[in-house]
Amino acid sequence: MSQEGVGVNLETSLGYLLKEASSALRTAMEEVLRPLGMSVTHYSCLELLAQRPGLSNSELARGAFVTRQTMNVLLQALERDGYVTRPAEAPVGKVLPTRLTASGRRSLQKASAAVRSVEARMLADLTATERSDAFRILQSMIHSLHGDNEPA
Amino acid sequence: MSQEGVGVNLETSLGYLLKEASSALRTAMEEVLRPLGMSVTHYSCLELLAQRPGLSNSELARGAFVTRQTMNVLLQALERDGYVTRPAEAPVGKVLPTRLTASGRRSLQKASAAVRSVEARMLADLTATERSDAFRILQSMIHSLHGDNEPA
DNA sequence: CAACGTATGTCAGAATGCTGACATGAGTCA
DNA sequence: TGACTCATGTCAGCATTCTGACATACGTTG
Repeated sequence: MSQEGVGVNLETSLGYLLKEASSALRTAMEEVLRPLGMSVTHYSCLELLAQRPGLSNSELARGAFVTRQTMNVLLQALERDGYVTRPAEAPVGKVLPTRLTASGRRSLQKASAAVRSVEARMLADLTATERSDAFRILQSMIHSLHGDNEPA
Repeated sequence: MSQEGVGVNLETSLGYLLKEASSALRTAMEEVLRPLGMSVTHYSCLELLAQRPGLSNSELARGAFVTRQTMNVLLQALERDGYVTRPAEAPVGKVLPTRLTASGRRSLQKASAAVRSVEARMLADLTATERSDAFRILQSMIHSLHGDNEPA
């Protein structure tokens, strides 16, 4: 298990570290959500709907960082299992606003508490300053990656 | 778009922001690697081998944050296409040390340059201090998520 | 030495997410 | 009005990754 060697910029790469942190977060979330019979995307969808009722399939997809096709499959399962409802007819255009049912809200409560505890554990050793630094830095990274600063 | 926060407030959640940043990074990497006919995991594997020659399948899997089964599938493809080599017999135990071929090294060069440019873009608006802050903070998050501080 | 726990490589099947494609509805512009 | 562009919902097929399982090899412990 020696990792000596050749320059290893994996050890100093912020990109690699970001991926590692994200992977650790996802694994930790999966661990606490599995006993509740819920996947991370599953949870993300319900959480989005709790905070922004009436989101469409495409909006949910963007919020959960998956394609709208993937979200569509998930929504059909959630609808079949009674966690969300969508009108049979679109009130306007083709957009179907989705809402949580009482069952969905109940199911989300436990999951949300579990996820909050994971996030709290992640931030346990960070000061308030470090947390706000992290917030600002991550936002800058996202902004730059999206190319929002290329004017021409 | 009102966000009444009963659960995890997505607008202020560092977990959500971490996922967003990681997603943006992955998308940006996919964009530059696609013209080279290479996926992110594909690239990760080659980069790991370049920096730590002789890694085993399981070690590569841990380094790329996938299961060893997934990495095994990838390695078989890379071996078939002549990018890596593994001995037919394990020198010791069952561990098969993997190495890049000349072709694999060539293929990696372009990909590595492309990925470096993505990482540079991600960090473009950050000062040196912010970068070292990010490094330390991400490491703390990873450490805490892995539960390395729960002694009992 | 024998038993046990752990780590590895690998095969098979299932779950998950993606790309491609199509039809539909809304907005824009001439 | 008609043509064009764009976003949406959805179906189908494919790719990727995962979980489950098994045999094998090493280290430790009795």
